[in-house]
Amino acid sequence: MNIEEKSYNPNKTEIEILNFWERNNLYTPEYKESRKKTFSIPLPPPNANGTLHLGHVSGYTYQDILARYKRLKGYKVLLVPGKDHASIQTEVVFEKVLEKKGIKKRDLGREEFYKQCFDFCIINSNNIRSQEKRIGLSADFSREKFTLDEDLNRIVNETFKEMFDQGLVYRGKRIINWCPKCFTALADIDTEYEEEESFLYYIKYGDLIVATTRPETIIADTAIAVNPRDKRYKHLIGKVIEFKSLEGLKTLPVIGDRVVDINFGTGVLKVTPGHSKEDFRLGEIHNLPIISVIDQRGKMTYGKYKGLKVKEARDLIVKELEDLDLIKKIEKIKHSIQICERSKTVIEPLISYQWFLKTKDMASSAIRALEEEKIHIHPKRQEKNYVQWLENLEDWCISRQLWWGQRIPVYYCGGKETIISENGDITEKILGCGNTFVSLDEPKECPFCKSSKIVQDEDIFDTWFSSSQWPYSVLGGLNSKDFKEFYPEDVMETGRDILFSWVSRMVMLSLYKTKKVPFRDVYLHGIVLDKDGQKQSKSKGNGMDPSTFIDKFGTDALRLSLVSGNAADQDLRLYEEKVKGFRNFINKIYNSARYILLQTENLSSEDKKYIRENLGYRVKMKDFSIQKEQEKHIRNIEKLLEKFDIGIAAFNIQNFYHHTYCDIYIEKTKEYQTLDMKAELIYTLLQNIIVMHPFIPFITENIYQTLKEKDLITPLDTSLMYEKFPL
RNA sequence: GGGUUCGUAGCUCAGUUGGUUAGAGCGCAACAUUGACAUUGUUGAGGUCACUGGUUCAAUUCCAGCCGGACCCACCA
Repeated sequence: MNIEEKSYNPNKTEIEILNFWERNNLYTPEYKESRKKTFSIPLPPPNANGTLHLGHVSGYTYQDILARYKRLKGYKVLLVPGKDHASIQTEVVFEKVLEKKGIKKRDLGREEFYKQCFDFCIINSNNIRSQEKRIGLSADFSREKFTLDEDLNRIVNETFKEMFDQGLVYRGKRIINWCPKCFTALADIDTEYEEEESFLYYIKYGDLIVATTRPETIIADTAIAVNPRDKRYKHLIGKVIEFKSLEGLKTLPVIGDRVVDINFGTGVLKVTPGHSKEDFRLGEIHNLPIISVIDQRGKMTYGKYKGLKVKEARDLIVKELEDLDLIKKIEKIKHSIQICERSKTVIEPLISYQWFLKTKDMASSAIRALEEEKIHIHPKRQEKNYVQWLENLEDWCISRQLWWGQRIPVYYCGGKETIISENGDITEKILGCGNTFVSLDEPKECPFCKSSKIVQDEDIFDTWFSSSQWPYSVLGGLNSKDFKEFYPEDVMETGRDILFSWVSRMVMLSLYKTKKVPFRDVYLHGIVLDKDGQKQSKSKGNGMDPSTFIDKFGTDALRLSLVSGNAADQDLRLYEEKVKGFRNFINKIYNSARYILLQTENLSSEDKKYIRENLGYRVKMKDFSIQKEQEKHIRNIEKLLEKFDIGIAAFNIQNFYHHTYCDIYIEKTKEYQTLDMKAELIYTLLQNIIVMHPFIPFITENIYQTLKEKDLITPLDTSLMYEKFPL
């Protein structure tokens, strides 16, 4: 720092310090190769399809605070960075990029699309990386991974092969959320609900009246369901009813199940296992046949309706039912429909062949790991959510009908074909010798019949299947040097919104693959909201760019704004005035250091030597003890960080430095103009910048370098990063 | 329907196993200040700690209920 300058200029200084850190290679654990105790965090990889937002910066700040703290405590620290290919999200984003150039995905073809999308992600990753560096994230960028790197693909495929060999994955007929526009199966998490005005049709099934919003699926009914506690219909359970229908006389069995809501409609439900998730489940329990009448384009496949869109068919069928006098009444209702999160298209629940992972045993291992306290979640109350989610977990559909991702390494001898029988039942037939096999390298022939005619599965893995293997894949797999040294890792720090979709799956897959938990502590942070407490979103236009805050107020100020005073798990509002307040605090630190340096400016080299050799608490004040206050403060920060009260710790360093150290202590020292007092000022300043360094690395490093230049301290290392946290 | 969370000063939020006078920042008012800090200091105003009960010598804190806001999961025929 230049003590001629009366106020702090964060931008200029921060860039200089970043260059200094990078030049000296301080982020890599090898910098202190001999350290024994390790501390590592697999950094949640941001999606390589955009830029960093404040949520990322908030996460990175927590991670970096822990890393820098542990370095000061003598640990060998590794933060491993990465980027996620984010399969469906990126595919949609990149399709839009292509669209602007007038190019369609299918025109490019699978291979070329993949190649261009890869390049697109590399460009984004480079941008993201420079943003990550700019916020002072002390990650070892030489170890950075992308989830579609060759070695990571290999690890993912190996995992799948193990699962396949052990019979943990299977290709099954399941009902899935199908998006007719994106042409893919979607996880529940990739869908959302929307209120829609619609009609409820009361249709006669003989003497029974069924209320439905989807009359077009009547032809795929395979049962009628009622609640066994419903006195009106109880006696019908187990019977078969015969009634006049669209297709003439029809018979359907009546089943009893408690999911049927007695108070909805007439209390009678038509069961269509081929086109409704709940009905599919009923079909499984009651062993009902499955009939499909809608295809993947969202068009009818049945009889004379063939080729019609669902809504067109609905109108036609309603008209026919009316003509047959089968409709009792039509009611207007509001109900919510499931839509694709990306394309906003109405989801069509369809039967399809997908790859599934049996999760039951993995889920119970993941629960056990928590119960045996091998994993701790902060805040603790989230543990309940974790357990509950795992307890109710169903088999995981890990295949997606997309191009952007790892292609499933399954091969069919001679290919396969899907057969829809006359009654709409879907089956699949493997051609050739009828065998399916998994191969890590591209196979030349079928291992069973030696035929060279083999076809790879078209599908790719669900993006979470690869990201759930992040804790060990990011280290380079089970045989790598880093894995041996750093696994299990120490902390997973991530948004509380992905506790289920990501954290619990990482635990499951890591336990499966490595027999160990991936990390010991999970810290969950909340969401960064705007000034009015609204979630940032593109559609609302209230998104905030981290770089505007950094340019205006500096990184240290932004880092504090994102964590200070915030308890784990809690959402946080961010706005300019807040960041400005922290900028003022950073300037206060600058000026207090400047004041102390001014006190020592004209000292002789002997006096400076005296100061260097006599750092410590040297002056007894009448009514105040900085030693007592300072030691209490340091212990408190230590305690808070050890139990992951990071936001409270950040709040306390500010409170202490500003109101105890500056307002009380420094003011009092003005009465004691001795060399011992100066030595004590230097000493207490050094202690404070060490303690504050994890939170605000730039200003503290800046002061440290100045103390070094002025020969006022005997440094332990090139950088403040490797000083010792005071005992 | 199941679960989580919040309600404390005008605003944004803390309050660490129950314990004197409930705190900070911003804002507001007054005073000081050629000061290390046009980005500072001191002082002050402002709170029935959402509401109602209970446990206790003692409740913002624990329990039950209730009102109001946010969120997650499941379901919506």
